[in-house]
Amino acid sequence: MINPREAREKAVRKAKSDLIQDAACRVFARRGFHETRLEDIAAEAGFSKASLYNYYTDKEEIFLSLAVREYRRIIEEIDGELDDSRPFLDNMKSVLFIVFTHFGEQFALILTISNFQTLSLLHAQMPRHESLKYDFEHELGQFGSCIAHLIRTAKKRGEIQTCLGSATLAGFIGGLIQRTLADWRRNGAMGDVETAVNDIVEFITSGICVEKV
Amino acid sequence: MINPREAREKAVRKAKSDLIQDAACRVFARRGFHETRLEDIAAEAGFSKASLYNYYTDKEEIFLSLAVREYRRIIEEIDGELDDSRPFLDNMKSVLFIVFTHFGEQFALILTISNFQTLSLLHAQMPRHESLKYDFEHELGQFGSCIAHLIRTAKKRGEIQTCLGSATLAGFIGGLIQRTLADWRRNGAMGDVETAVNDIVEFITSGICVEKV
Amino acid sequence: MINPREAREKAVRKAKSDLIQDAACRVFARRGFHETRLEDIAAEAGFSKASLYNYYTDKEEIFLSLAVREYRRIIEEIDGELDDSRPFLDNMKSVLFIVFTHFGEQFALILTISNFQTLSLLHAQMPRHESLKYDFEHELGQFGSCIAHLIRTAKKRGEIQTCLGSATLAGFIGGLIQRTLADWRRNGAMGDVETAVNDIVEFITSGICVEKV
Amino acid sequence: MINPREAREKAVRKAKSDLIQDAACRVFARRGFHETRLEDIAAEAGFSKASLYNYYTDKEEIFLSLAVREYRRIIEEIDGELDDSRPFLDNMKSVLFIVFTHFGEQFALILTISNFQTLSLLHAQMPRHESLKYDFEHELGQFGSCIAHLIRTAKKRGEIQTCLGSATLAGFIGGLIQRTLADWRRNGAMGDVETAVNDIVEFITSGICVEKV
DNA sequence: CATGAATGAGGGTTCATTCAT
DNA sequence: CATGAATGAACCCTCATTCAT
Repeated sequence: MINPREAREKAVRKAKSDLIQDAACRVFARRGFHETRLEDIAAEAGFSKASLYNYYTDKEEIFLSLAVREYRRIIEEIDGELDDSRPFLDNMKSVLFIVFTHFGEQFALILTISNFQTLSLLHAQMPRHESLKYDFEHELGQFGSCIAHLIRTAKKRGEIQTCLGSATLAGFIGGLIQRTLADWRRNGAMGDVETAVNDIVEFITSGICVEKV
Repeated sequence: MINPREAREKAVRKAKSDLIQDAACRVFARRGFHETRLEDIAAEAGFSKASLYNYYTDKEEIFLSLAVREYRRIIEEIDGELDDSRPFLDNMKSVLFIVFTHFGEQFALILTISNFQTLSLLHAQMPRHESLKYDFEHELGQFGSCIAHLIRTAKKRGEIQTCLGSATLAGFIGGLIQRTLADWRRNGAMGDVETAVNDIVEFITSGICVEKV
Repeated sequence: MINPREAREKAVRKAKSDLIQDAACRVFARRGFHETRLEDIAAEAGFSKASLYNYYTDKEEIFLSLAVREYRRIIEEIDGELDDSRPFLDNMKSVLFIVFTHFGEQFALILTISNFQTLSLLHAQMPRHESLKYDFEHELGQFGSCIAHLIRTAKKRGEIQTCLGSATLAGFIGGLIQRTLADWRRNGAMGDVETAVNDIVEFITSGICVEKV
Repeated sequence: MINPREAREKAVRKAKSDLIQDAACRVFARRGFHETRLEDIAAEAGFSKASLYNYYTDKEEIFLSLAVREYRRIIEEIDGELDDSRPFLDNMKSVLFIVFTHFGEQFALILTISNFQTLSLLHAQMPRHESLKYDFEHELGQFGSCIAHLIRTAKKRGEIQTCLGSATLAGFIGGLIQRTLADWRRNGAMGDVETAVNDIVEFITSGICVEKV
């Protein structure tokens, strides 16, 4: 990287590569993996279809690398916000806020990614992108671990009490998030983030307070 | 229906039509909507691909009618089990049990359906199956209403206390269900139903018992 | 094959399948493997491009199966003509006559096949059609063996005398054939078969009669 | 050429141009015309794909000019070796030795060229490189003429006796050469040159000595 | 009704060639 | 000149849908 010329070119390349991912983000969020055509992404990014192949080897790579990038970003954002010394609920709210905010109008990408994970990866007859797929699974796992860690810490501190495992709880919270996003997508637009966060927090903290006999 | 001949033919037709849906159920559950080819369904049903068109006008109709059928069945099953005089939790458990049990190994169909709902319906350039789609949305709504009704009743009775709306809560519970199913699909097999039900119930009833200051 | 219905359908299918090979024969002979587009074959056969896939899984299969078919036919034709009791030269002439005659205007197919053999097969990254390729190599080998056998027999009988191996000689004769066909192709039309046969025979029998000192 | 600066630049340009042809020689020999991508040549030559266009107008020109260059070289080499005062067989052996030796490991280029000649040139819809193509055909013809001349001379001297035309014989000898090279390519490596030469000479001189009745 | 076959309409991918720096 | 990038033009192959029997 001593050579400034090379540095600039690398930077430009990276920038374009990112532009493509940004475009892909919008289209994948809108249409899901299968209904997205390379041409849509290209058009959205201002490139020709063939140009995409200068940056990615195929459609799957665009998708996976995008997913990895976004999950990394979210996790980074979360890591920057979390503070074990704060009360559990504050941390939780931060996480939720970030998740609902990070993508902006492309919030639905999470649904596309999640759906991709449970479907397409399984049928890999002639596996490609082994390394990327590993990262993909890893980052998705990291997100869950993040929340699980939060819960575990709170448990230790006696902040919360539950007989459920931390991983299970993290999964449940993920389910609530996805549900919220699914509602938004069905409505065709982002909902109110604050409401979403509060509702989830409210639900998490005490459920529906069943009167135990 | 006076004519017994016609009656028989109708019945046979219905039976075959159902066979196709049964097959479609298995394949859609396994592969999702887009990765399922008509030929897969045909093979699974013991028909030729072309024969499917004697019973359904296109792939989308197979899918939608299947979804409607299954949701109707579930709701019917649930309706048969629910009893407003029973405690809320008992009813809730019944619902969960039915949902997790109804499809058997095809549990993942719910995920496919749910994913279809948030995606494909939106892009209806040249809308088809208006009526079916209406039913589709309706039945999916009904399922939510079912749970919402349960909650509303319990609220009125003072069994549960929460500031969250019944519809919101119903949605959340749906999210927990989907999350559980997604885990199963990722694992490649059904999980233990009892555990699933209990975990969700545990979570619903009291959340994670945050120590309120 | 007891069922006449099935028998007929099989026959029709076989007939169409053959039509495609016939068309492929013409196009491959004209343009070689790489410059032949599926669409050309389809048009030549009176089908749409997609229809070819009802009969063959891909372009390579069309080509290989065609090559196998033609070599089998030629060998069969040769086998029917050869008679070990006849003088070597008569047999040789029969072989040459058949080879130059068999394809008619599609004589150049032999060149396409031969060129394919020495090139494409080698680079099989993700091998397909293993069995067909085996047959392909086998039949091409058979043709050589045929001639080699002829020579070997003549040698034993003392009809011919040469210190060269039969396989080598068979190869050389193959070279003479190909050269003749190449000339024809360059000219854009079949040449005179009788002349071709006589020239080759003349050359084979006594070479150029170098005056040995 | 008075200007030394210009002279140097011309020389450098020529040198690079040759490097590309050298690279092209290796790749075309390995993969044939169609399976060779410009990028392969560029990589082999240490240039970028686009740079090739500074020296040649397109893929076809690279190929044709290479073919012309190599055939010229071979013919020159042969011309330097031939000596009408030597016996025919000695000259013949020299020719064969040169042909089998000239390309070294790239012996298969002859096959690629020969195959190209009989195929691509025909389909010139929008003819390009007229002049080059003329040279191409000319040089290939020259090679044949070379051998034909050898034969003609020997005939006149009474060294050899045959009723076959010199051109025909030259063609046959070309066929024997190609056959040998094809065998080598199929085996994946050069064979023994001496053996090859001797076998061909043996065959040429007296064929297979059919006992004429 | 059942089905084998036919096909139009793409979709992903490749590659020779052009362009801008 | 060198080159990274851009792209038009194909081409192979898939699949939902239609048709003929």
